[in-house]
Amino acid sequence: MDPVTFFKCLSDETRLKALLLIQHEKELCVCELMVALGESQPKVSRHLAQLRKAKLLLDRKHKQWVYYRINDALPNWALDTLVQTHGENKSYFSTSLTKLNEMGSRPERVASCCNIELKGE
Amino acid sequence: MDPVTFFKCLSDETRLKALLLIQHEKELCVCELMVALGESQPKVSRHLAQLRKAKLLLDRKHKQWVYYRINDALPNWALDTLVQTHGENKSYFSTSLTKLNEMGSRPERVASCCNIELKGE
DNA sequence: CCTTAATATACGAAATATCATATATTCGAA
DNA sequence: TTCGAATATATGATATTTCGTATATTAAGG
Repeated sequence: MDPVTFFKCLSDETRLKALLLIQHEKELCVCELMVALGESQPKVSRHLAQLRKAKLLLDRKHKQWVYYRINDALPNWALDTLVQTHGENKSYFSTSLTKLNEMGSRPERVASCCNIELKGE
Repeated sequence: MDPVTFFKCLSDETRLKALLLIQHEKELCVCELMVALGESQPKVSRHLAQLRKAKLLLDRKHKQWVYYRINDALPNWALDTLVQTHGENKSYFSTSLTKLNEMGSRPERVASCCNIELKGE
């Protein structure tokens, strides 16, 4: 993982907030991120595709939704950056988190296999 | 410190390598970075100005040189990112480091006050 | 099949970042 | 003071990124 490529991924507001929200919620689908971020579907999808291509995110399909999660296989320096940035910048994405929690009907999740843990908060 | 602003600073090869080299050497002047990075004077100076403006770097003038160092007052998540990235990506800037060490006459340093420690390696 | 919801991608326009070149500034030494 | 070395900045050209809009894909339900 080239460090510049990694930091380019974090250098856009939409991508960084999406990453921090996913870090916080463990896993989110595109429509949840659209509501949380208040951005259009193509915009959110395009940025997620970029993060997937760079291997920062992994996706899984379940029913009609695509769920994105952080790639645990990232090097330590990259994972640590995400963890630290998430931990010390709660106010940066708190508004998005509120919108997410106010969302009416969020898609239900089903752990597709044993290594997926979900957090309902 | 806005996290996006911080990561934008790290999202360019010249700026990231300059930061990691300064992290490694504690303090470097523009002409040393020019040699290490193999880049033109205006290019290096412009990127350093950007890092100074964003408060990632502080500078001090001594004789005809301007020395840049990491701003210790950065928030923990930012400093940790620099430390981790430096520690786990040595090969990313090792070529630059070699060029720096092969440099003929590097400017001598004088600690201007007690809180500046220098590492000669 | 056909429709719809969720998501992905293509494409040209607009915004932003980067660069090379030229010029300005600063400061010590002669 | 003048000169030269080190550094900074201005400017217009080029490259890259981001975006809105339109369209494609995919899968479930009827």
